[in-house]
Amino acid sequence: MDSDQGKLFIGGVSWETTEEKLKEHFENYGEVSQTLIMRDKNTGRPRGFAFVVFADPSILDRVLQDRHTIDGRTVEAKRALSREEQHTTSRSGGNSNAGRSFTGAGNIKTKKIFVGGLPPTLTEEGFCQYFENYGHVTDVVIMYDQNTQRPRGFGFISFESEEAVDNVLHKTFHELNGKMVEVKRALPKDANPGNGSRSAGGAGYQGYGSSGMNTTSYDGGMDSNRYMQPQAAGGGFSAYGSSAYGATGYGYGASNNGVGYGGYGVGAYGGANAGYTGPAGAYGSPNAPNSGYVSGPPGAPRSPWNNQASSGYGSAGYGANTGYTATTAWSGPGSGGNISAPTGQSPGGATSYGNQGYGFGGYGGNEGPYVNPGGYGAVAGRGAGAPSSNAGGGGGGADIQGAGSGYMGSGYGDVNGNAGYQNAGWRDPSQGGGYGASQASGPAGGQVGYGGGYSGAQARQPQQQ
DNA sequence: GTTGAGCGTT
Repeated sequence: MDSDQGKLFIGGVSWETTEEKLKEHFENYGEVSQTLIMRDKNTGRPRGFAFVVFADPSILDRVLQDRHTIDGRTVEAKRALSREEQHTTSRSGGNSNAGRSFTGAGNIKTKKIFVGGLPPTLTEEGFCQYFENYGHVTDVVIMYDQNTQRPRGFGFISFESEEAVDNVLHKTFHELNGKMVEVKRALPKDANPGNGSRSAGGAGYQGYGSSGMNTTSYDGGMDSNRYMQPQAAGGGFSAYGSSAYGATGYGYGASNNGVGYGGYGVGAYGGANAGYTGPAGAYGSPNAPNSGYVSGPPGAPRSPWNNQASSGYGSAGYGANTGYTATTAWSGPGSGGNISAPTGQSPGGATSYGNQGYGFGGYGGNEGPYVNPGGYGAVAGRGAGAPSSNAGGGGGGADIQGAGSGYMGSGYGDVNGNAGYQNAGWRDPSQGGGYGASQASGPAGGQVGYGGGYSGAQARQPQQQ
């Protein structure tokens, strides 16, 4: 939504006012990159409002201070809400722009771009030539009306690499043959992701993939997107993986002080989509406010809401996983930086069971030094093993505060539900905590949820040696 | 007359 940064909504516009007139008026403040008068689709009559986009968003402040009279009407200029915000209007009163920047839907990865505003004269060749500057184009489509054969003004372009897509999307508007076109990630028309690209990796990205899981569940629930991205980027696995397994995923958040709570369940893909439901609770622990991850310096102000979001779980849940072994769960963006971790770990040893994904974030609360933020991480199933190895993920977050560690791994259960377990295997003194987590998991298709609770109380003692 | 349009084909 970068383009929305410099975008103004203009209400109360006279029916006589044209785009040119608007532009003329607003150019007194700075370069206007686009003006748009909204009209009724059928009648063509102006609806009385318009949008104006300034090339430099910082100009808005000044524009907003003045009164504007155009064609004899005093119009009202406000910052434009993103389309998303619009649907969600309601609370949070007035201020217009608080949360922009995350755009919810639409972030799902696809290597296809929707291009709107194409000039009718544009040929597929010209279209393609322009975008090839960004990377290898695998497919180009300009849409025409089936009956009249007239260009419909939009088309699609597919790239071979994500990078190319990202580069293109870096700007919402592109100048193609002298006209402006708008690019967006193509909507998943339907799940037919697959084929095109050969690499498995690629496939992984498409969230919506198979099984109907609905992405919305998380989209809606939180701003997961934001977190997902990095992940995907790095790793390769898809967040939501498409696949099927029915497995479980859950996550929970642990915390120290006792709180435990269970997380929420998530239904993994299997069925239910409950989605995350609950994130809130989950992490929510009262003390959590500073939990480890969440980026930013400790202590920095952040709203509770944010916290939750970030926390781990996020994504985690879904984490995907692969059959056995490994999992990627991973945790969210820890502050520590490593989000990476995910990758799987070795099958080797362990055993694995099938389970998977989860993630959770544990964290500690705030208590000072001890705290252990971290949490979690990834875990793979593994038998006994060395957790350490995977700790990575978790660790990350943790470090920031010193405590360290996170994570663990443990194995857990199997798909069949047996949960329980704690597994002990691991535990590193430094971390303290063990916990057993638990989770039961349901049989595969089910949903599962939950959580683990537990507390780690001990977590805080690590330093006592 | 006050918050947007367009999303597919083989």
